Amino acid sequence: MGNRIPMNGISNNLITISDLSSFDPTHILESGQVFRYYRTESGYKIFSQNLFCSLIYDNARVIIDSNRPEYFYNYFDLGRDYGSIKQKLSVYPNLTEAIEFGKGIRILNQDPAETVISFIISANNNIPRIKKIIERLCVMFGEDMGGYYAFPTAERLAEASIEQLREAGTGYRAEYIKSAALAIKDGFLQSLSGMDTPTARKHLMSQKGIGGKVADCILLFGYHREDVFPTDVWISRVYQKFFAECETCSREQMSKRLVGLFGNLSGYAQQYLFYHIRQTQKNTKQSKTEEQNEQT
DNA sequence: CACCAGGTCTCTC
DNA sequence: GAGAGACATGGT
Repeated sequence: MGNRIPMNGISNNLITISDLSSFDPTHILESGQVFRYYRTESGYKIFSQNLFCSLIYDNARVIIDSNRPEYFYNYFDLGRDYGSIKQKLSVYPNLTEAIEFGKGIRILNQDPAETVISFIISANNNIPRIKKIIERLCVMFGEDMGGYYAFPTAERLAEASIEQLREAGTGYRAEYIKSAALAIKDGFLQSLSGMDTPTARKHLMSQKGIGGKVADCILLFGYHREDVFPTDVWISRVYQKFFAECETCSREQMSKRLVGLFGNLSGYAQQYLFYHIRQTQKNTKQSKTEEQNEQT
């Protein structure tokens, strides 16, 4: 029993998702893989490249409304059976809680160039600020689509001056963005799809501002490479807790061992674990500050 | 005013 | 290669 969403669920620019067992907009969007989304009264609005869609909660269903339904069918990875993925991952006891917590997660198929720029910005940064910076880049350099701005093309970003890029709040990452945009414009990403994952990873890491973790995010979210395990501070904590207490392990080592363990399920395992730890930690932080506020 | 944020770069041993 | 520091910026 799978839970792929059939293509025939599309009509009149609407994709209707009736089986929500592996589709939860909040799980998908708040799992740190994407930055251009906004809450609305009825759901979410999500932007990708020069397109957007609306997610609308409709009783026990979710409707995706866009003028490019076939694009967003692929964007939301609707052809994939996440029930089967979760079943395979359920053999790992350390994952069961995280999978239950984020059961509606899916890995989006995002534009590669957009993920390159977005995750260069993500390094040593926090998610609210990442979102703001990307938003400013869209306003400053993205095409005016009439009511919203597209994500800037690599060509346009390559033309931008370092000063302009800094005005968007990118800080020291401005030169990384410019250099990456120039490389993409010159075909840096074209050879990538033919490479195996380790080669593609090294290729990405040849760009300034792209280390192992950012490269893994690009491969997972932009190319749907499943055999990567982006390892940041949060995953590092999970690793210490669930897999091995190792004070001297580098994140690079952890990532390698986790890919060795999870293989082609690595990307999925990572998302469930990341969403779980980050949301629960966020809540404890909130309740702590709330306690402090009550006391004062 | 320190410290932190989905790390990465550079310099040194 | 492994280990320290620096790094723009904005929020607490």
